[in-house]
Amino acid sequence: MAGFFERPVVDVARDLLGTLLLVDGVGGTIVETEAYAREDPAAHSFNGPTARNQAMFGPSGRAYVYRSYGLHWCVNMVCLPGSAVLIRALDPSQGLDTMRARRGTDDGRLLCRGPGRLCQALGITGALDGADLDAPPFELRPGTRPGGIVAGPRIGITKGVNTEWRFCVAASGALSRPARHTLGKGC
DNA sequence: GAGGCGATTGGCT
DNA sequence: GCCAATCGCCTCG
Repeated sequence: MAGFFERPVVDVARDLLGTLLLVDGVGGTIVETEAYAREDPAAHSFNGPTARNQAMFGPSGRAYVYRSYGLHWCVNMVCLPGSAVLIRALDPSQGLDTMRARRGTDDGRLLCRGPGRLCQALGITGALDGADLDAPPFELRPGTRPGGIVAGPRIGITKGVNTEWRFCVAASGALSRPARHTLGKGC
């Protein structure tokens, strides 16, 4: 995976779809991502380095984990300095029993649907902020790029709402929210 | 040192 | 569909 993250964050976000993401052998295939760039009012890095976002300015290929709304964890993959890809949903495939136990539900569709849910299912917390994605407990296994990739506006933000930097596999039943806009030819 | 707010989720109407 | 939960971080005084 060397060099994979040292590219424009939008390209990385799209190319991560179809990649298998595991933490201690538990996880699934990435089906939804969002890109956050350095000069991006919606990004945590917009106002420069702070205590929370320092991982975004560190080496590429690391995790940036932050707490959302005081109760949920969300995981990003750091690209070039100040840019990162938010992982919003997985199609769960490995360690289903572990994920069901952590999530406290038997509903397989809700295990990894949404950034907070997938972190709970995979056991991702602030302890993994800054961790190398190419070393245990993380494992990234590139797959073939799935068909039917769709781009649309990012979710849950108040700035940068017109930038269509959310990417998802339209046909997936594991999306946090339905896909809306279609991407042009070549994707 | 205090106040406001957020890249969300789950439960209730 | 609406709204509360919940707290670390950031900004301002």
